[in-house]
Amino acid sequence: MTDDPLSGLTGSQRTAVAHVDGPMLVLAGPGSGKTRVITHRIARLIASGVRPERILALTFTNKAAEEMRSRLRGMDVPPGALLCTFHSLCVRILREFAVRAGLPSGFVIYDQSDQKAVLTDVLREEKLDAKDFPPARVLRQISVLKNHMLAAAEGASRGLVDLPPVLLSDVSAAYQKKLAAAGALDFDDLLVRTARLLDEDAELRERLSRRRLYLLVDEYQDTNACQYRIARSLASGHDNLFVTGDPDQSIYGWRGADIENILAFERDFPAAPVVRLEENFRSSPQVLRLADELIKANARRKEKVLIARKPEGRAPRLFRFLDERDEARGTADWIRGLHEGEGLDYRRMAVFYRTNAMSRVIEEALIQAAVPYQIVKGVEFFHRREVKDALAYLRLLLNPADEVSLLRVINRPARGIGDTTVERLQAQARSLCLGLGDVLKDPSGVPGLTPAAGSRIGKFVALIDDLRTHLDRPVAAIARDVYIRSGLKDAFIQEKDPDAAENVEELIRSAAQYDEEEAEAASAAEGVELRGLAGYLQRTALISDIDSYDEQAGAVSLMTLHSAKGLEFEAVMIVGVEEGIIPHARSVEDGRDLEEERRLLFVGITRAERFLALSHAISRAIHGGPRPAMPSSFLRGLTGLDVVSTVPFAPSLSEAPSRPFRTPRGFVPDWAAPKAVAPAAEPETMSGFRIGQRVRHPALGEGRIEAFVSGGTAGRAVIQFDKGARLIMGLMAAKLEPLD
DNA sequence: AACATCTAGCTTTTT
DNA sequence: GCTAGATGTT
Repeated sequence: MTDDPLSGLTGSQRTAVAHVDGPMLVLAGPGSGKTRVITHRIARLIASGVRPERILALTFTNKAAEEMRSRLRGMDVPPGALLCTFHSLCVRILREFAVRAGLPSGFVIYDQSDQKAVLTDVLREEKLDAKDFPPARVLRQISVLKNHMLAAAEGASRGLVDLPPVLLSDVSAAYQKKLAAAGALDFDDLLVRTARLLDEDAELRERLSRRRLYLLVDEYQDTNACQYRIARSLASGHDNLFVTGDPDQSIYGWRGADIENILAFERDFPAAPVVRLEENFRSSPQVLRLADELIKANARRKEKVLIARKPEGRAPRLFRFLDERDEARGTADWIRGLHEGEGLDYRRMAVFYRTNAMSRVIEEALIQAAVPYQIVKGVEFFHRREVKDALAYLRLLLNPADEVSLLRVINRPARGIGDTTVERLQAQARSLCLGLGDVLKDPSGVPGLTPAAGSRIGKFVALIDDLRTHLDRPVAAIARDVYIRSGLKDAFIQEKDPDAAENVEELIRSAAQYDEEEAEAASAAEGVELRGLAGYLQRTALISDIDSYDEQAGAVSLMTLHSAKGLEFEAVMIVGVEEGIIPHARSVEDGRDLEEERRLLFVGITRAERFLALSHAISRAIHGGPRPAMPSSFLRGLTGLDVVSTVPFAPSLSEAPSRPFRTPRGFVPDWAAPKAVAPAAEPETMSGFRIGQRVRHPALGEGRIEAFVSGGTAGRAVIQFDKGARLIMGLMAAKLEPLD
């Protein structure tokens, strides 16, 4: 090691880095060199004689862990310290001590869509109508309970869940039973089971806490009840718990993260010194002033000043646009302007938005403007239908008990085993208390099953058995075999779906890359690492959005505000700073923490080094149609914004609502009307309406249909209303009533 | 009984 | 603007 880990640090950074034994809390404002403090402290511990194997640093994303690893490498620190995410640590522990945890050692990890498949099945069996109990909502509540480690009744009395507790706990139990039968854990289970294991098994707790004598936890403000308990358990006995975080950047409350964990650290560890990192080496004073003004409105925080160490910059801008397309165009212009005028590299610029759905228009505008971009959304790929299908085959090969995967592939591509047949098989499995796989192997006794269906099932079982014979080969070889012999490849050719084919081939390439990495790492193998197919599947399950972010890509980055945490860019544009978006309408309705929404904007703003722009539009298409939009209430009272308006009649900033503003359903004022009108060569009639017909709209009154617009899946009409508005609106969504 | 087409309903954020 | 279920067709 060449560098002294203490050189080139500020006073408070130095205090943190030099800390050795006992607990410590580092309150690190944005851009204050937190990652640097963590890596330098690890380097220093090792330099002072601590064995690297005794150090464990926990992060929330693989990206953050990788970043720290590479910095340590750059400092020539000897390897051996474990830097990983909470989730992957849990997987390691649960695999190593599977027996004690009461788990099959080869357990699989179910993602959201797998969970939904299981739950839909449960709801059907319990005869609960999916209309009254939307699977997504039920899952959400099950997840909330797990993350708080509470039973349904307790959760309900604390107002965390609103489904009937008895029902919730029944459904939840049935859901867990199914997971167990499939040898599967969901994301939350990884944490819950580990926390519980460490709680209950004192011997193991002691063993593990002695194995890693120095524990560091990053983003401590985002820990939930499970993670908190895991951290406490792992630090038990030595209390060498070094946590870093910033209450102002806590944005995962909805995932069970409890800001109290960091706010109350000093109560948990009265002896713990607290270090504040308040010097900001990232952003211009203008950016910081804005961030500070914004976050001051929050009550639940630890007062912290942001001291700018960067030179003066430009005033942050506030753009106001007519609608989301104007906004996207304006965003592209702004980015090009900075690239061409200021010579900024595209890779140093980013666009943030609240919801993923908002990325599409921006993407289109950037294509139009010939600006290279990358959307940071890694999981997307692994969630594509065709990719999930291929993965389901692989999972089924490895784990015959995995019914979610079995049901997914049994008729994909179509092989004549339809819903009715599958239902009969499931009924048989239930009545004999067997797994679906067992019934499949011998379907002769299934009532109502036709011989033709029986033989198709036989062929399917033979296919799977055959594919299962050489699972010790390279993963890419197995995947390629599956792709071809399952018939997926031919199906894509027949359906003329080259995108699907390309995606599965990409999956095979990713498997090949995994094979290669594994071959390289063969010597450095640690006992608990899964290898081969199982290892590959585990990795694909734990991948996150931000993991796909490539700073070398030479392209503007597009991502959600949540994904933006921990990153920095020279120029940042935050779009859709509107009431209902930031803060999101959903979070307002839920009566949840408005302060968290404000922190989200704070996180976005503080990513910017020199150029920052926010924008809002006065009309935005949500669920298809345009809706009026008001500037976010968070903008009220902010000073120093350079307002650039392209709409003369927009509501002024002081008119921004001070309270949540809800758009009346179906109401569209005329200023929100699209400017362009449909081309003439469109159909004469649509969904029972015809051109020239008079119609009534619940909010806009009477009008006349002028033209139809096709495209997309739902038909839309151009309607001239008597009151003056002229709109393009979805025929179904608008609830139009024909008058003649 | 499987397959093709249509339509209603909905979408926060993610490990 | 999409996708999962519902509906219709072979």
